[in-house]
Amino acid sequence: MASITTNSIKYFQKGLLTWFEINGRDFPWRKGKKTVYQLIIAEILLQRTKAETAAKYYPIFLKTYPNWKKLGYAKERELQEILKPLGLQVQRANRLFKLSREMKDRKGRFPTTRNEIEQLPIFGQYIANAYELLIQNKKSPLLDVNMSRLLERYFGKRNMSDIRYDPYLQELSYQVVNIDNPKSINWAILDYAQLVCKSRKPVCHNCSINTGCSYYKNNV
DNA sequence: AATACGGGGAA
DNA sequence: TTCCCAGTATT
Repeated sequence: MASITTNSIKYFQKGLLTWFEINGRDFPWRKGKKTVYQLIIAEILLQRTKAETAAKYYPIFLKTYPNWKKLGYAKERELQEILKPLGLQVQRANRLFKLSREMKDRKGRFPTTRNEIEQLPIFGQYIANAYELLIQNKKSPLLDVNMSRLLERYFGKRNMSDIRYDPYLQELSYQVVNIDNPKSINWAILDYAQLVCKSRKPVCHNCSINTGCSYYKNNV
């Protein structure tokens, strides 16, 4: 198992950022100036959904529902329909509908504290982190299945089954994204996990940081 | 801690 | 056909 030291984390970050400059992916929610609404919708579409699939339906969703006001007019059934190709449409539409109601009551203004944000419908730990990172510019991790896999392969496995309650992954993820440009390192990690450190057949021979990776040392 | 939700796309 | 996906809420 790779020891987790300041130096090993710096090496990990440097390797990923270098790779990211050349190989980083390009998604509609990453480029240009986005409204808070547009960023939140992207994160909702991305839940348990491949980024490419979400990217495909993102423009359609935004064209139909461009802002909180328009979303506020949508019926739950209509949201189900537009979310159908993404899957999880019944639950997702229900929660998004609740959020639209909540935002109507709040006149489009989000709360500012972490605790209040996490109380919003469809806002779990992941989206709350995304909100902090993308909108409040905090050094918060997009700790999803991708980042978890990469961190676990490189630094060692978690203890708990659920990412959100595993203290090891929680602390490690915050350490890893604690740099001046937290968006870059977050996106670098997600892209690397998707393209190189893949869930099924990780491309270890093309991995530029494999010498520090505990999975590589033990398996290849 | 386990489970339901889910269609699309790749292997 | 199977596996996996920028999770969340309920039990």
